[in-house]
Amino acid sequence: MTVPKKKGARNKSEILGATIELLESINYSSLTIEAVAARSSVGKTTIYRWWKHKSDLVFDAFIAKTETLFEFDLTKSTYENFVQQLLTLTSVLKSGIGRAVLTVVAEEKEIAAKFLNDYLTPRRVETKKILQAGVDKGEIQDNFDFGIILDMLYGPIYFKFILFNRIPDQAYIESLVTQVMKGIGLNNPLYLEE
Amino acid sequence: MTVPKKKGARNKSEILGATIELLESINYSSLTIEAVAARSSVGKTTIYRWWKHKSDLVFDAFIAKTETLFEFDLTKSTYENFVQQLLTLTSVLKSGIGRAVLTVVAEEKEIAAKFLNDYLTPRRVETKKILQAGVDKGEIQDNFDFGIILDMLYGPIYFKFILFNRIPDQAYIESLVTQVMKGIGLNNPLYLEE
Amino acid sequence: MTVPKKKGARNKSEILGATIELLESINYSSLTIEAVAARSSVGKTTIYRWWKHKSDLVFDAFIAKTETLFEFDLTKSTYENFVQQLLTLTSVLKSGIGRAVLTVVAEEKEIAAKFLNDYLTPRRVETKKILQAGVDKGEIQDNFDFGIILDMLYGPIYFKFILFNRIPDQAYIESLVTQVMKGIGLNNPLYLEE
Amino acid sequence: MTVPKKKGARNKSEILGATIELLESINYSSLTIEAVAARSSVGKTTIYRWWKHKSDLVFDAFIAKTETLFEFDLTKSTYENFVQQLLTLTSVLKSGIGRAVLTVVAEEKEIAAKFLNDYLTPRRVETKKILQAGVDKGEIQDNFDFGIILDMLYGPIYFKFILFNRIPDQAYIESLVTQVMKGIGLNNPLYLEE
DNA sequence: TCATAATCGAGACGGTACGTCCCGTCTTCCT
DNA sequence: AGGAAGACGGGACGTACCGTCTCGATTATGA
Repeated sequence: MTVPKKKGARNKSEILGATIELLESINYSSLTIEAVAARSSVGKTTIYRWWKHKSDLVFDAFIAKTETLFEFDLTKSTYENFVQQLLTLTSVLKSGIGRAVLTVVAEEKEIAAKFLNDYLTPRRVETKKILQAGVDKGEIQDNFDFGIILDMLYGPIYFKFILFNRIPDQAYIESLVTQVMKGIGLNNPLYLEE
Repeated sequence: MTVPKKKGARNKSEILGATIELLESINYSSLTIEAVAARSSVGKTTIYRWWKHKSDLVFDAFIAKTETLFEFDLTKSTYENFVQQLLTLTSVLKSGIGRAVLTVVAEEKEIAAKFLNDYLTPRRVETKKILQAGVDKGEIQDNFDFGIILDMLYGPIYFKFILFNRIPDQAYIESLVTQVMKGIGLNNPLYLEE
Repeated sequence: MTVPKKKGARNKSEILGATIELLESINYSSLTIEAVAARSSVGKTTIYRWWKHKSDLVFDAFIAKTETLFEFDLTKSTYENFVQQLLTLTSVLKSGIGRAVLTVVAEEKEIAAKFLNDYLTPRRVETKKILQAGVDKGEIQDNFDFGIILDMLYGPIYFKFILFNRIPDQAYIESLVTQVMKGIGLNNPLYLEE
Repeated sequence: MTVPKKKGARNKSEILGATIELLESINYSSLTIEAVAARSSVGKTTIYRWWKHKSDLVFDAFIAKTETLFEFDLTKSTYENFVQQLLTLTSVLKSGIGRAVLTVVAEEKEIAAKFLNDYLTPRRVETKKILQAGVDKGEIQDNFDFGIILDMLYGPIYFKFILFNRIPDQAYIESLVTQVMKGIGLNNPLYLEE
């Protein structure tokens, strides 16, 4: 049973929905507040009441769309978890709102900071647990910088997407994770010798 | 003796210069053609004669600024060459025009394609030579995907810059290159020493 | 003993008061219902309950302010009564609400009609009694159009006020009344000769 | 042969024309700059480039409409000239732009001052010549205040128009002029005949 | 050497969206 | 239950730039 929302909340989610929909067909800078207002049958004032800038609106729309994604399963192997995470990431990036939020983040440092704190860092904390679990299970070494490993995993995905305009496919992701794990895995010949 | 440029060429470089200067203090979307025209003492018409969109102008300004960078030295080690390359990259990103061009690339697929073809791919071809030289010198293995290795090197730099708003420092870069090379290195002295 | 007003009536006069006060410092078109509501500590709804338009509100405020003025004294001479009436008129016009109501009247025919019926005509009826008393006392002739004489007395006052932005002073008023009476007085040489 | 106007001037007169036309069917405060722009097929910017406020635009439109009116003929009698002048005035007031400009003048002191200096005073100077000619021809006395006489002639017209919403007809005007001249006339045939 | 054309700056132009103000209505919550 | 408080859809405001378009003034050449 859906709890009936108040007017305010209902409007808010309609506005975010309209934003997401519009961004499927146009890019961020072509998105106008007036179009969002029209599509969500709302006055411009209502939008400006809650979001000071277009970038805030887009950011919130992104959060609304992605808030339930990116869970992981500690019973699976480190490798499988990473592959799963990166696949989920590509599905997010694929959407119009995904590209839009990256555009904003690339341009506005304030939004970048918000994106980092509200979105990236919490997920990064969780993701480190995958690594830690891997260490605990004896799958991987423990003498490396977690941060750099994560950057080596996530960086290439964003890199391919933004600069190559290419959504990495499963094969790429598997190769990437494999390659990264070569550098930290216990089965790395380099270390097995030690 | 400086070769006297024709009016057209002189104007063109003044416009590109003005664009670069303006982007040091404002961001891409705040950059207006009118401001560029005013700062370079040129009519708007003159700018539109050569560049159809603001994004083209910014892209050309970026190319103008970076065309002489990114050479490398085959006599140095693979490791040193990569560190050098990534350091040069960070110095480019640091500038206003660097961030601006990334903003455009993140948003406009056409510019992203142009950036890829005119800028990234040529450099990538060159960079692969570093890897190949490393293989030839016996520093690294030869059974891996060059593309993924490059993504693991460059991806994290762009990733840190765009999403974390942080220019990686030398220490980070050295750790990164070291970590990547762990995945592809032979038991060469550099790594065996660890 | 002051009769305690009901809530409604108390609110009503506070709203009219706020309207009058605001119009001392701003002009009619800058007056907003929201400002009136704020100043009289009342919800906008309450104002709209009683007045359909801003113009109605201003009109009522004007009536409230002027309802006790403009009495005259039949024991004085015709001349003195007219001078007194015109002086009173100038004091009304001088106030912000005075100018405001004229603005409305100049623009909205409905308000002009209301102003005529509820305000001007009753006073005009009274004023004609001054003229009639003058005739009865033998001060002035009886063969003229009362309407035109009143227009010649009042018209110039409004005319000076609206078009010249000047409040006629006592000297002007005395000259005016004198000049008008020349045309109807028994002491008019033109008629004495008859 | 009509001299071809430049773009600027052509636009300007189209805008003034659109303003006049719109004011025939709506009142001043309902007139929007956007509607004027739309009707004259012009961008809002173009209107704002030349007129800072709506009131300035309306004032200029009024001037444009009336600049050729109000000439008089010294060979005719004082009486005839005045009747003619007042009839012309009523025809101006009758139009939408006439009422609109009075609305503005009633509300905005700056426009009132401009109206006075640019429009009323020049005409008043001319009109005084009618009076002076009357004195010279021996039709009227010379011992009165010209200003008050003019106020007694023009005031009632504006007064009737603004407050009674009534355009004085020829009969009214003739009565008015007759009555005013009674106060200043010599025993000339025109009046002795009565 | 000069007229004749090409080029360019300046900025007016029609237009779109901005972010704000206030309208008049509607909803919520407190007294 | 009534009213203040204020959210709401809406319309116009006045502004900033867009990309196009005249318009002279300035070059710059080739007759």
